[in-house]
Amino acid sequence: MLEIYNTLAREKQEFVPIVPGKVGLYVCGMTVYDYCHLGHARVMVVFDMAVKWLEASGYAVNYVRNITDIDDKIIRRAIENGESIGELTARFIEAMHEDASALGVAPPDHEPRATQYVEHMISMTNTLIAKGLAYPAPNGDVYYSVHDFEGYGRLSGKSLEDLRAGERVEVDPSKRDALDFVLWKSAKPGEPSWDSPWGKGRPGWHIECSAMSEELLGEHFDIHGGGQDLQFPHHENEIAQSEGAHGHKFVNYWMHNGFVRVDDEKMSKSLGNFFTVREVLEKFDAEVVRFFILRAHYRSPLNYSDQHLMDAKAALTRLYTALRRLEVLEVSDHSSCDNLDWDTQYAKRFRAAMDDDFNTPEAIAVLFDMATEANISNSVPLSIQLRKLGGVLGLLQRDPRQFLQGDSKQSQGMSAGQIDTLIQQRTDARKAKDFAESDRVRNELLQAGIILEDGPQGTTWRRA
RNA sequence: GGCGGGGUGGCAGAGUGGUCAUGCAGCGGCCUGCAAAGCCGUCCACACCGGUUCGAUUCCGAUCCCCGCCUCCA
Repeated sequence: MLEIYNTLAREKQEFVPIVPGKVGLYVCGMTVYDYCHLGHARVMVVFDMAVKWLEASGYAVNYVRNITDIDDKIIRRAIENGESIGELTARFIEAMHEDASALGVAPPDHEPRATQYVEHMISMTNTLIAKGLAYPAPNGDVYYSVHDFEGYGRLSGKSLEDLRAGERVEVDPSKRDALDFVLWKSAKPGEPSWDSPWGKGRPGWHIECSAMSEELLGEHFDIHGGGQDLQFPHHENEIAQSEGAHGHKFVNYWMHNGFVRVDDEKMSKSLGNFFTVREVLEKFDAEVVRFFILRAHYRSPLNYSDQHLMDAKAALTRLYTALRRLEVLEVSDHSSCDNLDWDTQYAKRFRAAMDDDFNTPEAIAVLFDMATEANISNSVPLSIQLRKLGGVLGLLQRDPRQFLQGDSKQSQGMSAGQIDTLIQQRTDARKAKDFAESDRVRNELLQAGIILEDGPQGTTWRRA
């Protein structure tokens, strides 16, 4: 039985889908004006893991992850770059797909773009006006009237009074209430715009998710996710919009993942302390990055540093080393766990961990216990199960040798051929009991970052 | 200021009212020509002060400190 920590309830709750066997999941994705940083990677990996677990649990998941392809920052960046908005967003959407794919993140079932749903946003805004929850202002903007939506602040645990006390921005005179947020922005000269009942303009940020989730998942669906920083105001405003427009419950379970940090501070664009996914992938294997993310619970903060990535690499190396020992090289299907035996003690522990609010650190600990036993017993079935359970997390699906020896085209050290030649030289020296020469060759390889391991079947190697 | 989340062994990171997290690192051993890998053993914890309890790292209260949201942000 799966339990999910529901931000709305501030506690773990048993997951009960609206329609038995099915899950509707919406996750707020990227605003595409720059490369993904590690924070974005975390959202993608975490919800990819959640989808994989839901599927392994027998649910048919309808996963929607949107793309914001129109907003102030995009407009500004396009002007700075001297390119069109379409060129800019197409470029970064493609980059995002490359990053996601590298990290083993499966594409969502739907990836709607805001610009494709402007009609829906206009009609939803109209509905909100008709219901007295929104109003057009003299400046051509349309605002949501926060005061008129009962329960505003429930998700973020804030009251209107608290919010007012903490106001840090100057009040826009066209708003009736300082906390009202924009549904529709009137176009400034030169900006991209759409026709609407309130003149030319473009949608505000929050309305897109309300409109697109309704189109693709319906007015009421199971799980809505995103980074913790979206809890307020973005998700709070989505609730106000969707529940205001529909007159009933919007989402049953809200999931928020914790931040990636650098030196104990949130990694963010505004602080400028971010690392892009592609920067990190130049230094570290993508599976190591995925492992690093999944090694912490999704709601905990995750501190980034090279040292922590190196630790993650060492840990993942242990798992792959265990797999290599047993020569379990056949590649299994990533998504399928058809012939995974869930009745073993290990699988039960794994399941219990994952059912407990996606406790991946605990699930990974089970993997290590399996590796230890596999190393002792040399049990091939156990090793296969280790690989399959790893596969549920999107890990351990590669040929162990490929992981341990690295991709020859991306490593700038010795080629496999050179290494083999030196190993043969050393083997000959060892046969002749010339250990001085043998150790010299081994040291030469070590200098090149190659570690040798002598085994019953001969000498194998891996990259440090 | 308001609201929320935390402080676990050298590092990372789970968890629990009373014998094990897990990984890396350290130490001792086995194995090895020597290593590496692996195995066995082992050291190092639960911010601080009170309270509840037969017993608290785990529950309650106070204190200190950190982080996040309240503004675009995953």
